[in-house]
Amino acid sequence: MTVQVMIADDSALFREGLAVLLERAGFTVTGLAGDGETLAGLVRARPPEVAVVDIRMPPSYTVEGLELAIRLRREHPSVAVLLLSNHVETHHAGELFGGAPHRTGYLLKDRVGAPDELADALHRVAAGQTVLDPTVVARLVSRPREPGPLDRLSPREREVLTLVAEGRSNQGIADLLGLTQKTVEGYVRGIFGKLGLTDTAADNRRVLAVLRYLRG
Amino acid sequence: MTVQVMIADDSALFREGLAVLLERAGFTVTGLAGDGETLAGLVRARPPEVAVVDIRMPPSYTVEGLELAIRLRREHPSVAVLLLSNHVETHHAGELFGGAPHRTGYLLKDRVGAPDELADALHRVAAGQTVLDPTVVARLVSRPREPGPLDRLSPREREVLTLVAEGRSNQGIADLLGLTQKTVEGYVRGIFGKLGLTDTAADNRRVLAVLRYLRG
DNA sequence: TTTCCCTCGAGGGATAACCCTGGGGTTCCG
DNA sequence: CGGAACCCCAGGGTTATCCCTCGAGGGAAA
Repeated sequence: MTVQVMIADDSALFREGLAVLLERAGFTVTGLAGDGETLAGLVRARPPEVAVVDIRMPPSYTVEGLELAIRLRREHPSVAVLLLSNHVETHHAGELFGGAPHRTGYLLKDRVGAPDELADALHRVAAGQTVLDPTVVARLVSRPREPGPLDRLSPREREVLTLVAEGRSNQGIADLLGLTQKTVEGYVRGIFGKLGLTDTAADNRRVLAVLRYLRG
Repeated sequence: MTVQVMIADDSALFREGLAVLLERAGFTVTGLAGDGETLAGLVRARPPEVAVVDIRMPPSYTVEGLELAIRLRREHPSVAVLLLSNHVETHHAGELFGGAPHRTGYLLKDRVGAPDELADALHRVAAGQTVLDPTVVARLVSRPREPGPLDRLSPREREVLTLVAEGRSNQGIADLLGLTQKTVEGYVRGIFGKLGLTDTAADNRRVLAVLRYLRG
């Protein structure tokens, strides 16, 4: 008997192409969706054995697919989920693979060399295994990543830094947060210190802090 | 008789999926390639009627496909070229559509709602027409884009701004450019003026200028 | 409890970053 | 020959951004 599979991907072209490829590989495609909400409805109506889920989808175009995967895992534990993304999204990925990694997979579109590889991965997750791209594994095991200077900031300091990075003045930040300009100055000084920005005549620490913040 | 088509796309999954979709739509897929160079070789050996080319491909992952399209247009004028990209790359696109836009197309993967739309577009470019996504058209006609505030900067001002955006102080910039700190101040003031950054107590103009610069 | 960090504020001071005006020079264009 | 723009500099001023130190209050951990 064939394995039933559903697909969620915002690109109609990719979605349809994938459907045909999987049918050729012996799967039965029982549902196609362009966003997470639609797929959730399809799954609820007729749960397939495995769902292929893209991560970046409408409406948020950020980590919608990851949230959908977590939700499917909770509401329909029998449905295997294979995430298929362009990039590695480690941020919320740990949440998904931390608890029960069974029947779950995460592959990168660019690193799937042939349709057969995907078909094989689908069979494996449907059978209960966990399928991870080596790149994803590397990112997951290296988490929690060694704390960068930005992680050493206190919550309030981080809040101030985001406003600094929006181009606010110290006074403007004070008004927004209901603080004194003096207090904001203190936070800014603390931020510089924790970011390792020593006082030099050649550069502007405020801009440097903004750059560090923007670069992650 | 069926239309012969070749496909270049770095994603094997997308490439293969597209191939089966097109074959279902009545095309004959005579070649698949994962990068531009490979496709150029295939085209040289057995020129198809139309080539579907992704823009971001190895090895540069920038505008390889655009360069390939221009090259195909020159070396094999009889081969229609349909660019299929994720984003609009206006920068070198004008070069392609400026001269002879016949047998050329540019569609966005996300905006192709159904495989039939792509099939239709392929038939049209193979017939000599030009097929452009409305979004692409809008970008092309608005080029040269109305000069943004950044374009009004003088060369020297732009030079100063890039150094400001690297976190340099006025003195540091003066040292690097062999100027006086006073002169740099003058440029910075000019930059603020041209960027329309008026003096307000709520924000830091230097950071705002950096943000504008970074956002292109 | 002691200790530490976070939060918030203050006084007092240094200086970098800004404003203004004015002046030199060049090039290019009408 | 004017303008007009760019490039470069200077004097003299205001203020925001930084420095230092000191302190109060709270919560969390040792």
